[in-house]
Amino acid sequence: MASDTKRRILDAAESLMGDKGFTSTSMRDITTAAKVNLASVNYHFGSKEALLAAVLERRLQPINEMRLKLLDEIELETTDTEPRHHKIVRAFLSPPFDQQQRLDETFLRLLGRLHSETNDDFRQAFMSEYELVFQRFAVSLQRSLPHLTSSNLPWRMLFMVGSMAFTMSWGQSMMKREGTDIKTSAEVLEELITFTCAGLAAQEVTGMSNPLHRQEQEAL
Amino acid sequence: MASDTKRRILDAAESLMGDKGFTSTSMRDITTAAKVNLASVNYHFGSKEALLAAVLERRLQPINEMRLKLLDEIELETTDTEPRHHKIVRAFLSPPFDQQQRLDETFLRLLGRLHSETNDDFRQAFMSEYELVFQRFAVSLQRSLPHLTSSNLPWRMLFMVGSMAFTMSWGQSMMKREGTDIKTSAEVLEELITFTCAGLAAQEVTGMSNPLHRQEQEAL
DNA sequence: GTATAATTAAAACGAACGTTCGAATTAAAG
DNA sequence: CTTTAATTCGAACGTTCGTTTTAATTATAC
Repeated sequence: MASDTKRRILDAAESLMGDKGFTSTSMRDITTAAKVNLASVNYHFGSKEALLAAVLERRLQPINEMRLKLLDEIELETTDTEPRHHKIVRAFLSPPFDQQQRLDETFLRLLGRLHSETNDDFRQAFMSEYELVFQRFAVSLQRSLPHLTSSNLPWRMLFMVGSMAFTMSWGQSMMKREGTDIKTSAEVLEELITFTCAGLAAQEVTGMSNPLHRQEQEAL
Repeated sequence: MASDTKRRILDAAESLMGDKGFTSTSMRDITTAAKVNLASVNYHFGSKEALLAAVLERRLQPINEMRLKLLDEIELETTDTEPRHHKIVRAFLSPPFDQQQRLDETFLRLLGRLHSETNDDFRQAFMSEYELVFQRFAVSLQRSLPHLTSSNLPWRMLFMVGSMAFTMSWGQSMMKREGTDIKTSAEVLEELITFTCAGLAAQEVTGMSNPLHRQEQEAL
């Protein structure tokens, strides 16, 4: 019954930080919700920031492992039943929404929020393990979509992550709206994959109203 | 020289909140950077939250007005030189990146951050004016993309906003990376429009690996 | 059993927070 | 000029924050 305290703290922190954000969640909020003593967070984790790191690692590591495992499997396949980049996108997007991960909605919201965190130290820590995953998927996608260039592929992947993160933040609010037919996260995931695949594979537009094709554009 | 103080406070608040977030930015941070007295924020704006509202309104109102103006113009056009939904998407996405708005990078980061804010009161306030814009663009997009349904259109628009917000948060970091060819926000905007248009217009996928087509899926 | 380590508990620490208040100063109006 | 309103200023308010400390309690080893 020793580290039951640690798990209770992690659960409470994940839930509260997902609701209110990191800085707006106090240690007293967490320890009260977890029904543990205030000092036990510092005893078990060292600091509030270290607690957040622990919350993230518990969830993010299995997700990123699953992503890489799925990508490995795809790259071993010799025959394709559907466009390969569809499979790659699915390998990247599905793990966070996979309920096998016992991933409840509060963590998704926390994750979505963290994706917009711009504190440099924080971004560095959050991205350290993410970077490897991002890089491997970039290589794989580049092979499947040869018309993409090294200058636009990173941006399109950024857009993909943005759509995903936003869905994490807002998905629950959307699903609760009246008149919404899509009610399960699996259905949302399919929509997200459809959207992302089309966006990634898109050919450059050469429409008349594109200002870059009308004049040299000076910009920010 | 009266309300020079107000402007200086707004500028400092916008910059600092964009960097560190709302709760992590103190009134003392703001008043120090703005070189005004600590009490002047409460004197001129009433509270810290009201200050944030003022920061938002100053920027967001012109942006949303521009969006609606551009949409009005599109809907009056009778001939189309490019797919209509391309124009609509451009009308939505371009105003925040338009430097005519004197929109510096710090506000973009703040805006991107706020899009992930899940505090209910906050989300309500932020969305109140946004909702109207969102609704009008939904109607217009539905007309241009009749194969979309009332169940998936809102989700795809969510994905669009997510890509946009994420670009606001991360665009500056991305552009500073070595080896990136895309260096102006106008170019990023074009990439974002290309990606979003393709995603919005995408046909449903019926691939074999789509688990929804293999079995009934139980989900979160 | 006793000794030793690990954990929980209660209380307090100094620092930082948003806000308020009365006096001092500046601007506007007569 | 004098009077009045608007603004700026320094200082303090009470609260909450993350963390630390010391003692009590519980689990583990011998």
